[in-house]
Amino acid sequence: MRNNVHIAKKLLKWYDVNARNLPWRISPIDSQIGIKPNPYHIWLSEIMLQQTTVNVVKPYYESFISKWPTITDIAAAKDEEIMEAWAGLGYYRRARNLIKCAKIVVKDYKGLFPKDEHLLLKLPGVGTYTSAAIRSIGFKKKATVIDGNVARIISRLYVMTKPIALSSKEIKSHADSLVPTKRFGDYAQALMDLGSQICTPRNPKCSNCPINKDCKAFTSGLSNKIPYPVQKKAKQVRYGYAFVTLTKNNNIILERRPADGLLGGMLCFPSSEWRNSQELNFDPPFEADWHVLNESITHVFSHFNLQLKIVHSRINLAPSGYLVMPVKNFNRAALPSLMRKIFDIGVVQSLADLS
DNA sequence: AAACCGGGGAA
DNA sequence: TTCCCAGGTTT
Repeated sequence: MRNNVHIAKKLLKWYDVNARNLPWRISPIDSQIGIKPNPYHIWLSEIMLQQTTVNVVKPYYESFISKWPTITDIAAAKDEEIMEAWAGLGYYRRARNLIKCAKIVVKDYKGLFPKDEHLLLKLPGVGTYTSAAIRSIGFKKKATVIDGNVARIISRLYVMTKPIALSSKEIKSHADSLVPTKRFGDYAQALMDLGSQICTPRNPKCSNCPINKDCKAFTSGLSNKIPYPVQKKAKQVRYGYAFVTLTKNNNIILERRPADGLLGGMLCFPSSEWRNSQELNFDPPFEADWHVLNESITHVFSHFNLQLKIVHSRINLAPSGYLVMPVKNFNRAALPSLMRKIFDIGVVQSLADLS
């Protein structure tokens, strides 16, 4: 394969001028004068950034660093505190793996991330991408970082005529061949910045691209046709009831979902089974004088849409087996977004009925 | 290889 | 609306 060094050089030169300023990032100038990244910061940001956009992550990242300045603090925190701080960010398995990973790093590695790829890959929540990101950005080691940006850039550079998911081996070999001999972290971040600012999924800004002359998609006018999309399955709708209950003392009734599966480990209102059919059995979790509200909420998950009718009741005494929390001072932000919608309708309406 | 797993922002 | 995002894990 022909020497690609000139491509990395152009990217790094572009990055020196166009690097985004991000809370977890060491700027190219600071990096050059020897300021070292904090692998804990890099790990935390990378976990949060999995399938999640930069601007959504920023406030969560700042909040975590402020609450838990070191990985030892994460490992020592209560699980519920971490889950509450993660609420709203989605993909909650990431938070559960974050906790597991922090405990392993503290126990087995004295609180310092290993640099070895093989050891990193054994950590929960750390796969090929995150391992390479920690190694290159966190430790300035050589590693091939391939995320959605890199895959898209490479598929265009070489005009790959199959969807990205079917070209992973080819993308990996090209990506390997493009990695420079130094500035591994800056190079990885340069690719991400190029992907987010120039080589965007739709309408890439090829005229501003520092490597457009090296890009086969650009030189052949195919930039907007690559990468080829994958066929998508139509989303189904699931239906159910969500049960909002206030006790006489204005406590709300919640439960914590099991650790595995959808919204695992999160606080939730009790709900019925979610079925593909609108023919629902009204099957409340406990005895009460239930009122079905006119309102329902809709929510979009990655693989299905959900529509829940909201039901509420007032009871004297909380049934056992549930979490009972004063609605006054309740931190709405502790709920995943779906449950926030239910809270906003069900609890507000229940309180209004009192007056 | 494909499904599962949230939520939001850009176009 | 549609798309897809600094993916990992399980099936």
